[in-house]
Amino acid sequence: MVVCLVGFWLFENFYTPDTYTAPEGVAPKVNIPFDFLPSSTTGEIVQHNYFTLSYSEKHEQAEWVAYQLDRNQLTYDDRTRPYFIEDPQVRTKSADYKNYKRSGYDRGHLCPAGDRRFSEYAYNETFYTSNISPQNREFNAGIWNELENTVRYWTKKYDGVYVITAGVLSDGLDSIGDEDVTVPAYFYKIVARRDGAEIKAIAFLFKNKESKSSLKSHVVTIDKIEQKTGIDFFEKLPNAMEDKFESTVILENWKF
DNA sequence: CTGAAGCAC
DNA sequence: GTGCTTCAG
Repeated sequence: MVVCLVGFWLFENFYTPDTYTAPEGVAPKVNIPFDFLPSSTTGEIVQHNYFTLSYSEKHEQAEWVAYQLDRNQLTYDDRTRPYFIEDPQVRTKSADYKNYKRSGYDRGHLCPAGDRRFSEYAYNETFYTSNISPQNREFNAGIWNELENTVRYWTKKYDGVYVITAGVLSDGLDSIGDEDVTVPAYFYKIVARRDGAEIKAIAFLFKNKESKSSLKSHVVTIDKIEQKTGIDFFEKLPNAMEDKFESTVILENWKF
């Protein structure tokens, strides 16, 4: 019996895929447009087929994940959750999912699996651990989930948005697991859309814990997120345009 | 929707 | 290791 189990384990381990593959062949790269890419403080940018990220090896997670969400990508296909695996495109390998086991924290998606149900590959891709951060259970299932649902609503209403999101990474924070995955104290999300020649954007900042206050009360300027993260968002856009919408909060541009 | 955890194989 | 079921916010 023991021999059988060991043999079974070896067999399975040998054939365990280390990457997700597109069943339909080569999936297209549908990334966030160049104009919307933030700066990278780590220099390690990874482009997946349906999202782009900047990985921080020091903190064993992304400092940002950016993706475009189109109206026609919002489907309700039933998908089976795959296992979280290390991102083969991160040179140093992203964190092993076991760091999170019994840590008390969720493996919180940055690019939500719920936004990527239109294909099996797109869905599976969100389960690379480079797209995962330690999130408080009540935060993830609560106001963070509420914001993700709101982003899907805006996607339908405004015909597509761009999303940039992650935890705020810095020294001195708690960590979990053998690889010391940093537990962010804050999470941010920036949502932008085109409106003719204009860009409209809104930014949110949350503590990594349960919140019972409204989404609106968590709206901040993009400047504020830049101060906390050291990341330059929308650096590829003309300065005049960038300065204008990064320093102000205009709630009227977004229907809640 | 967002997830964890236990158990058989 | 995977597959399946059960459970919670």
